[in-house]
Amino acid sequence: MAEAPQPVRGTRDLIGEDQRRFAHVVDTARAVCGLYGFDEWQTPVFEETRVFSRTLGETSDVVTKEMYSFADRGGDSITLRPEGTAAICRALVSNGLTQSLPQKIFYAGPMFRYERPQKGRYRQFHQIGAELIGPAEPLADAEVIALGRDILAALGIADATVLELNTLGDLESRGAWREALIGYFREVAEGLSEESRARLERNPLRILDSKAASDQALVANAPRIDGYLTATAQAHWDGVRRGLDQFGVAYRVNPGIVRGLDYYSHTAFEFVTTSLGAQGTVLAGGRYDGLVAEMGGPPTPAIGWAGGIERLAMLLSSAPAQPAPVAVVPMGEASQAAAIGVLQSLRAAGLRAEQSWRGNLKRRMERANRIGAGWAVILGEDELSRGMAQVKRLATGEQAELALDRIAAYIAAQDH
RNA sequence: GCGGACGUAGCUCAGCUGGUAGAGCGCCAGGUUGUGGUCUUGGAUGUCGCGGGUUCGAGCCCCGUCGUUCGCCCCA
Repeated sequence: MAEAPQPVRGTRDLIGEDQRRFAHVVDTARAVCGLYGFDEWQTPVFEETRVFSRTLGETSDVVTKEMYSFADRGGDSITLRPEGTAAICRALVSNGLTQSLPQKIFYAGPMFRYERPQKGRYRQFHQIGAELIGPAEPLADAEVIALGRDILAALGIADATVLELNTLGDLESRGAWREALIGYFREVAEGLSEESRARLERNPLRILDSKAASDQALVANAPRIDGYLTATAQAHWDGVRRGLDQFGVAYRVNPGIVRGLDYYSHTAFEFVTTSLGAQGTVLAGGRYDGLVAEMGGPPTPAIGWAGGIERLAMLLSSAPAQPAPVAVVPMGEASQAAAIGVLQSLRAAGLRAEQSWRGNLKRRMERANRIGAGWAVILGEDELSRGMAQVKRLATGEQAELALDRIAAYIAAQDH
């Protein structure tokens, strides 16, 4: 035997139960987004590299070491998208839709990051996402967060997650706060972990969500954004929290939520769980008022989030069961034609129906059992000569003889 | 990029202080040539991840390598 190929590191096949869970997450999210008036977009899985390098922040890890970038045959630098929002903004601008706001967008699809895989983290992973582009009102933030909450609720996992909320302020607030943080952490730098000392130069906000125990005490006494909010930033922050109360969304303010991508301002939030090891963030986002302009469009406020489908699927207690099929069991060549007629009549009636291709009656019944069939339709020559067949309910073993053209209606009626 | 754990049958795993592989499940066939799920009898399946080393002898010890997994970083 030739050596069998394995899937590339960090990728995996979705088969059976895995695929049903995955599809259930996407289907549920799509349906709930529809209720909120969001329309689905599809954008390419790869883009010009600058779509991401320009917008995610030159120092972010996603850009500096995680992008799948390559030169195509024409020499252009292409990148497999590491996230969805930048691509959506590019599509908005490319299609001239900045003229017709607001846009309410749902998307789902694969994303790619070159990372070390671990629980709930893959190199090809999948996200659902929602973006509301146009409104600057704090109520828009609240509605988009409520949408996320409703999807988690529809999946039955809202109770397994907590919404953590923070504000990063507007540019002015954030700049002043950042300076204060740098000043403070420089004073106490000896006490910081090695990693946080590196962050001090690169991305000081990230020190706030450090997991290192030695940093926790220092972080607790660090300057808080509250003291640096401008009047407009404060008003937005107040408005978001009021809106969440009106939507009935519970949250916990967490000053440590800073988000990893540079384009966020004002609202930042994460739905987190404790049951997925180190990868607790399940659905997260924030406001990104500067991103559309960076993509070459007019200044346009926007807010959105992305959710990890693999992580959401892992939280599901089970995938929705598929309906039990009807197994059609012909006995010999003579009954094959009749079997096809019965199969098609079952399918026309909306029933899942299959037949097996080979084997004696016993073998075919075993197969019917193995595929989880609820019914078997057995086509024997004696009955066929009278235009009849045996219809067996496999759970109970009850069996009845029915006319061929009545079978589909009979089973459809019994199934509910 | 860094650290820990683990790689034995299709799956889950056992395998003693080194003596050239085992169970359960699944699969195949029979008991039952027109009836599955239970029961019962029998059967097949392995380059023990890969390469090297030590040894009379390696699944077991040593080195390397690849892969998986958990964590760090980062993120969904």
